[in-house]
Amino acid sequence: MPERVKPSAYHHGDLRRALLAAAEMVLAERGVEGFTLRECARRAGVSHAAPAHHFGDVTGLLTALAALGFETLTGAMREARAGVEDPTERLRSIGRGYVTFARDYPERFRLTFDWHRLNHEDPALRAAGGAAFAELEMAIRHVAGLADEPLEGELLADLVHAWSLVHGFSHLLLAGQLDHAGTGERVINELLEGVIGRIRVSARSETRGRSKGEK
Amino acid sequence: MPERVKPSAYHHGDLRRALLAAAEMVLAERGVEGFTLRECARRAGVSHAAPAHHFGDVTGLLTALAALGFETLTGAMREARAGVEDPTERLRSIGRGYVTFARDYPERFRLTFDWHRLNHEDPALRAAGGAAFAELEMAIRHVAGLADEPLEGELLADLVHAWSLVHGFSHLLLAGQLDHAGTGERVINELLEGVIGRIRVSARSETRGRSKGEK
DNA sequence: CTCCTTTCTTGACATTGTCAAGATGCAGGA
DNA sequence: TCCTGCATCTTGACAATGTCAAGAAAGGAG
Repeated sequence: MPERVKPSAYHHGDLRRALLAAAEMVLAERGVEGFTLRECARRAGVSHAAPAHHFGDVTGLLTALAALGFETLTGAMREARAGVEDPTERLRSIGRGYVTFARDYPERFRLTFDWHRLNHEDPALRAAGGAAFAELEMAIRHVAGLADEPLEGELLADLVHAWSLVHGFSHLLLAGQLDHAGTGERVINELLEGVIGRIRVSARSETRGRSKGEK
Repeated sequence: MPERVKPSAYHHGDLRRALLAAAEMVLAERGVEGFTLRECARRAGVSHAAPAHHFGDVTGLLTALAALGFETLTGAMREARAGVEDPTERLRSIGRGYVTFARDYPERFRLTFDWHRLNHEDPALRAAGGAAFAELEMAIRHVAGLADEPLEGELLADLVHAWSLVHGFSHLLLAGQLDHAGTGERVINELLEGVIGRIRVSARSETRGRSKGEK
């Protein structure tokens, strides 16, 4: 059990960060189901009631953790699309980044979409979730050549299609539903490429459609 | 609080079924997160330790509940495809049935895919899950005209694509991610049709491909 | 009728989340 | 430098939970 880094029992100095670090460990090891506030407090070296000052309750801590999870997701998508110029390939790279995040941090992935446990009014969660969503939205708009139109109609349909695909694939993978006899990493990667390869955007700006005849 | 239907406190007679019925209510009202064994026992009118004899522990009860959930899912898919002859339309109808199940029974849906809480060795869960999976598999094979080939390659890719789509859509819907200002039932239905409309099967039997020229 | 098995009840224990009271430390102002 | 108010923690308590053990009661077979 790690010792308290500061001698002051009544003023840690950076307890919020220490609790978040402990919380990430507990989440990674035990999943959302096994996550407890007291275990986080133990690992941070404080009493069971100390987290309340910083997070309110267990929902507050999980919400903060989910915001961090969204930030990691955004980072994974940005890293995946780095250096990719073709709009459709960029969108597909972002899709791969999404699934990579789910595979690399399965418990974070599950937490970020565990609707019932989180406080959706939380500004940090909203901002982080919005940023992740914006990555996907910008990529779709880039392919469609529709930077300013409202997100509706075919554009929205394209986004929901792409998001459903990568989200569904991630979720089925984590739920063990893609595991079959002989299903190894290679088969999973092939299945992923099969799914990513079907990401399409049908919405188009009229200018792009006419001048290039890309119909 | 319902009274015990039989006077014998030490022999209910049909406690397993009564506990499952109570469990369905608790799950529907409180979700997986708020589900407790003691609350199920209370509603069934027995002591807190009575469920142990029938289910072992809370995982056992949730596993039995998940098996029922898969049965409901299978029923929803079968009902959705009833009377639909065209293979591709039948597959799409099954996809709609999948999403309908998620919308009608959100907590059951979430439970059936809550990997960490369930006992995957349970024969009833395996059978029920297998039957649900078989509905999707048979529909894909029907479109492809591939009744006997091993489930691999393009056939498997088609299945994973279709499943990822409907599963991802369901999950995003339940996670509140498709909720935006003005997003009502009609928009959700349009988005669903947009997703369902993109379900395609590219695997084909050679006989079908050649004799009919359906490429 | 007896005995064994099944099916429950009661009680206990450890752990959890949350709340309240109070102790301690920090920082700002006089 | 001292005082005061606020922030930040500790300690303790309570209710609820899951699980286990011991034992009571009911059913069924011989």
